[in-house]
Amino acid sequence: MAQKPSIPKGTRDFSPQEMVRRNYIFDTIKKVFQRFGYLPIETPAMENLSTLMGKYGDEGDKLIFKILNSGDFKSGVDMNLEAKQLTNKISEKALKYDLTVPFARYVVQHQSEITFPFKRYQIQPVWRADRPQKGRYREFYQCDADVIGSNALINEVELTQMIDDVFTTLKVPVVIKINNRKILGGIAEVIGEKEKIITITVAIDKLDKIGADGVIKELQENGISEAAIQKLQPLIEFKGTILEKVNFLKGLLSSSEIGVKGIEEVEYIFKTVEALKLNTAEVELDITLARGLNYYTGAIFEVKANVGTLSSSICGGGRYDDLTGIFGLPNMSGVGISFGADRIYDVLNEMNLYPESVAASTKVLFVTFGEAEQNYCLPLLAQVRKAGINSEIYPDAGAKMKKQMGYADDKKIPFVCIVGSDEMQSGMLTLKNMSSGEQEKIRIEDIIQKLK
RNA sequence: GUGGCCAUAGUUCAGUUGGUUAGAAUAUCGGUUUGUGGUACCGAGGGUCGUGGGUUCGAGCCCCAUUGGCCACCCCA
Repeated sequence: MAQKPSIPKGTRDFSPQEMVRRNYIFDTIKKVFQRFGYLPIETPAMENLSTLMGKYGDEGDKLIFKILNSGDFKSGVDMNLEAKQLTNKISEKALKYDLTVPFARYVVQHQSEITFPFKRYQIQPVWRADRPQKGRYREFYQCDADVIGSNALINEVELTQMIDDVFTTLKVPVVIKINNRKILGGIAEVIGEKEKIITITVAIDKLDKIGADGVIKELQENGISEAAIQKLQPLIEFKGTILEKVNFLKGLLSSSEIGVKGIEEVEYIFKTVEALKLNTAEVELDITLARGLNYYTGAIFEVKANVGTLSSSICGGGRYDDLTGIFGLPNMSGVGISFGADRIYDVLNEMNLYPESVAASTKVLFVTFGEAEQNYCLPLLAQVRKAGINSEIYPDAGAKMKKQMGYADDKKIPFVCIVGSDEMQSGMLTLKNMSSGEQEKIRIEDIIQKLK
């Protein structure tokens, strides 16, 4: 037997049923993006390697899928070079790792054509050479909405509303966790470890996984002073409402200019969101939230489903004050969010949250007994289709009824129109409702009326 | 990059202390039923047991290697 064909690790095929469900998610997200005034763009699957390298940290660089140069890629190259240097010699393109960096590149490249603030959305696959596991794929879709060229916090508020709108429509209960990089900076400053902000935030981020003791241990191991840890401790253990947290932080960070700024921002966002009222999503101020530290400078968002077994985030985002600076366009502030369509799909699947209408496509199947009947049906079929009704005819003339009915049953087609010699003579077609089993003699015009 | 678990039909799995033609369910196709699907009954096809090596008279089962999958860490959508 020949080797069974397969696809690369961490990638998936999607069946018709899966595609219908995925499109439902994409459509929902797209509609919300458009409702808030975001317009679509697309960028290539591959970027120049130099565009991507160094934007996601050392870990990220390793996870970028590099594309081997075409032709004799080893010509004139010293193959004994270190892996990292060799990569740059034999690869100059790579699959995109996210949508934000290509977007930044797009903005810089097309800056003279763009009116700012620029609100764009982008729904495309990205690739990461990660080791796959639950909710983690090597090829997956991100659905990004970003606004660039505006410092206003109203953007953060609107993004929160968009998250709420999407998950309300999809009927997924979620909690939106919000933090601010400036608060994290303020904390590091206040405890006298300003330089080690990344170490500190990465450790605090693990709080709900390894507990307060674990966090303290990790801080010690990473050379954070005892004095600093002691100052940090009440903060780690603080519990309360958003307002209580804000007030607590105000006291704690009063000596840090950046910290105070961060609290002000967060306070504005929460107060405005609360005044406007969300539909179903919960919001939470989570100072342990530390993500995308390589470029976020202000607000940080993360969304988790309140149902199901998937513990990783299904949406994330934040503000970056200078993402385009690295491509030569400084002082361009942006804020955005990214929905993980594949993880959302997993949650909806697990919870069985698809509306009925997501299943059916074809409304009616013409069932015939031979070529004469088929020929009779073809103009009727055209008529039905012209009326905008999804319909099909069983293509093989003379196939057994059992076969044709089974086809309709399998495709969950709600109606079949049976045409034999009687029907051809009288023009009264037999329309059968597949779920109730009832059938009636009816004219084609009435079928169209009924199914429209 | 580190660690754990697993690998038998398209799919989900059984397979006794190692023993002769590797089973079931489900799916597919056909029949009972040539103008009526979902149910029922009958039948068929489909496997060099992930791959390579070793131990043994004999390996789906034991040993080694390798590849792939799932899960956790790291990181992230």
